[in-house]
Amino acid sequence: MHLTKKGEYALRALINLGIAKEVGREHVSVSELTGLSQLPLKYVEQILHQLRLAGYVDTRRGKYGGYFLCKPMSQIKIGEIVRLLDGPLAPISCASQTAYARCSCPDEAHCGLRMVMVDVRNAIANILDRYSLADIVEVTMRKMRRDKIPLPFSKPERAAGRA
Amino acid sequence: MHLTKKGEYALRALINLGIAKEVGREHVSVSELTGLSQLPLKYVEQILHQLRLAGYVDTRRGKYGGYFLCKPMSQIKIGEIVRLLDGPLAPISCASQTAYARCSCPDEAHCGLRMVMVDVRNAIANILDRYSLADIVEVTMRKMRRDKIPLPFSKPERAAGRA
DNA sequence: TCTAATGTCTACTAATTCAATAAAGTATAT
DNA sequence: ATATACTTTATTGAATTAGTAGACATTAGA
Repeated sequence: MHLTKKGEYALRALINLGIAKEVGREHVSVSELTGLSQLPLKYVEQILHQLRLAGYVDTRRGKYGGYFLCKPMSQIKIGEIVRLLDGPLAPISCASQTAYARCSCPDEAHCGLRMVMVDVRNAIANILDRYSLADIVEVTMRKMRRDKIPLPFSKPERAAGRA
Repeated sequence: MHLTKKGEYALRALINLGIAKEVGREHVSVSELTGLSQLPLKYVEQILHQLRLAGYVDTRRGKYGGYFLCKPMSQIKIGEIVRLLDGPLAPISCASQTAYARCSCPDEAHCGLRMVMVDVRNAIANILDRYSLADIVEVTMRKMRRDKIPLPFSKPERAAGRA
């Protein structure tokens, strides 16, 4: 029942990009994104690349470039991201809705294991397909404000005031 | 969010041992247990060994020997088994109740990812720690009877009537 | 125009986990 | 005795996970 680092890093990156957007930052470099939690830069880069191909983020290249969300946060469901990076939500293939495949039991209709795992997959999907990135970003920012934690990305990378 | 073959085989074996017990079979050999679904015998043997060390099953050795449940089915929760064979239920270590460990975020109290994953872990645990082997065996057997599917292990291995 | 910062893309690899196999040994019913 | 079955430890092959490396393209600003 495990989320891989890949899925984890993807979600962390998206959440941070979401906060950045809310705070008015146009885009964020990978190094800034990974710096907060000391994540492996090149690995996260790969993951962001994948998110870009899937249409969740886009980039601006060159100096002072970076990544940014290119889809409304409310339309990015956590479940989609987990499926994209880590595969189906169901613990066992025969319980998957989006990637069904037979498994080893001889008779699915009378398989107790499948029955339980279908329940589990539905419970997971009910959470992950309901929560959107917008929900998470909102709650996170609210908590940070309440506890007076400074929001990340608050000050633009290049002393924006000037000019 | 994946259950490994190890966890899967363990649960299948326990469910089958549960049915066997209900049907009056004293014990079942590994080959009989794996035969139903063509599972790898030696691998399942290892898993049963582990279940034995953990006190869920016991064995009778020698000819006509085999495995049997040595704990009331109602006291075997599915969650315990999954944890034993596959590790914590939580998708991410910082969301685990039984095996908590810090993860990469700098501030857990304000981590959106953790928040979601705690929900997911609770949803999973609510199912797997509530269902017992007895529940699953009961439902499975009821369905099989309803649909007139012959129950496995119905006839004892050696023509028991004699003697 | 030059340079530093940044994303792009492909290839490679190290580590870990998963899934299984092998084999020599022990116990027991008949 | 002997066939059947569990016991135990070692080994291995395959897949997945998690990352590294490096050459290249693009852009901002001095």
